[in-house]
Amino acid sequence: MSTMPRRSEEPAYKRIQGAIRRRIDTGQLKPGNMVPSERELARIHQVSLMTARHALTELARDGVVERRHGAGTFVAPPRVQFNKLLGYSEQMASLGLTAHSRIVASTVISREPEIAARLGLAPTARIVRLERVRLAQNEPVALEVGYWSEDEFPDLLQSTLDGRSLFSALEQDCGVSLAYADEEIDATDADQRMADLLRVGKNTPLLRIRQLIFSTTGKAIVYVTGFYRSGRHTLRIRRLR
Amino acid sequence: MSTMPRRSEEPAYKRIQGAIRRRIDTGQLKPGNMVPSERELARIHQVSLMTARHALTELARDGVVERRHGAGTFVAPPRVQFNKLLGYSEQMASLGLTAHSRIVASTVISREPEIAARLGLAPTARIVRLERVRLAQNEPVALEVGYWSEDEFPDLLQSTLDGRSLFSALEQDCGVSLAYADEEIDATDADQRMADLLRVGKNTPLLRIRQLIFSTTGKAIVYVTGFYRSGRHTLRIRRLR
DNA sequence: AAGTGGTCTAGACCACGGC
DNA sequence: CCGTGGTCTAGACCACTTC
Repeated sequence: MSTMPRRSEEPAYKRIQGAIRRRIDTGQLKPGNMVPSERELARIHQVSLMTARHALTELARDGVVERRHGAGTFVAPPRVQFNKLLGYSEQMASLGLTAHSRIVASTVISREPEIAARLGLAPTARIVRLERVRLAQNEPVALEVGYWSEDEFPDLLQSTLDGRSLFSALEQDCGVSLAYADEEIDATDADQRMADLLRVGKNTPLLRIRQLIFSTTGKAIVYVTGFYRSGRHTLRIRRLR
Repeated sequence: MSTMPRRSEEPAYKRIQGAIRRRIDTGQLKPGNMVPSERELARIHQVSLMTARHALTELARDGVVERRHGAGTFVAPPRVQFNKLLGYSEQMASLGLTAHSRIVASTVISREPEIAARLGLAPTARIVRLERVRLAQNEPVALEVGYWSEDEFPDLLQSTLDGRSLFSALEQDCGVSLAYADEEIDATDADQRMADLLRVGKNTPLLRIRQLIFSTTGKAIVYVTGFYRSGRHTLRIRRLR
């Protein structure tokens, strides 16, 4: 038999993975169920053992299945993602809450060297500043200020003003694929302006989260400073040893 | 040629990995340097291409090397661990600071159903409570209260009273291997007692971190509530999309 | 064009798990 | 015992990068 059956098509091991993933997605295979063995997959898909093996090994690396020596390959239990980067709307949705935002201010600034530096821009670069109050169940929970380069994302402001979420506007309209965010978290208290916007007393403790969001290319895209009402917002993270 | 050269020895691909890791550890290979190609490794170690390939593929999965199609395999830049679970002493050491602790109180309690529940213990279980002020450069930065089962770790209190860090006492004396911690973070303000202990004004905002630390077996080991002086302590995390 | 990693074959024996 | 995954061979052609 020759080596590869066809040219420039999807690799065989990916087709096998796709077939298995589909059966998991449709519920045909449930967590704990056994996935066909290497030999069985090789026979079904008409490939060599090494190819079937490669398909399963990669699925195991991605956490889709678990392999048990001598026993078989099984659908992995769904794993909750920890420390996942979510936009505000996504976060609320994951908690089953309805999210709203009220735009407090939107301007273009050009003399904020510290913010420009964080975004990797020239000190006098034109930067869009969008200030929003975040609400859940019509109660204000946070004040968030986002900054990004006007040059690089000229349409982003209009998209968000139209009610699109910042994350979806970036990922779908601007074609940016977000990768991760580095966050600095500490506590402060509300000044008079924040207190009014969040409808709390002055000097109420607030959780401050400053996040710098990066794309898959490692470029800083957006800088966000958020002030969260204590009690209304708890940050949950997992740390690994 | 036969299949495997010898019985019950280290697999060939692991020997190859070991050889490469050693060259990286000793500085003989530095980040960005090219690792021998699959064909070269196969020749050097007298194995088939697939075996050499397996060795490199796994090293890439572990982040030790990076593979670039058509170009070669290269030593990966050292990756900083994010969201790493560290004890207080370890944290300070990683910042180049000297850490001290002052024990405020150490008692055994037995009527704290909420804490017992978090630790997965019976509501009336005997629980050790250790309250400490954490200092850096002789300045108080945090108030931490730790809880654990007296039954399961009867000697842990004495170890920590002797000046051992909680983490090292657990891992070395008690033979527990810690795996991860789930943390809840929010903001509060200091009551009079905290204010006195941390030498700040009353109502100063504090970062509150409640962490439940788990062993590799998935069992809750210690519950820690910490109050951190704002400005003196910033939490840094990375979230992935 | 030369060298690299990516995909693939058609088998082999070994180690482990469950019946 | 049989079936499973784990390790391994001795090659092949393809796709990509670098020159």
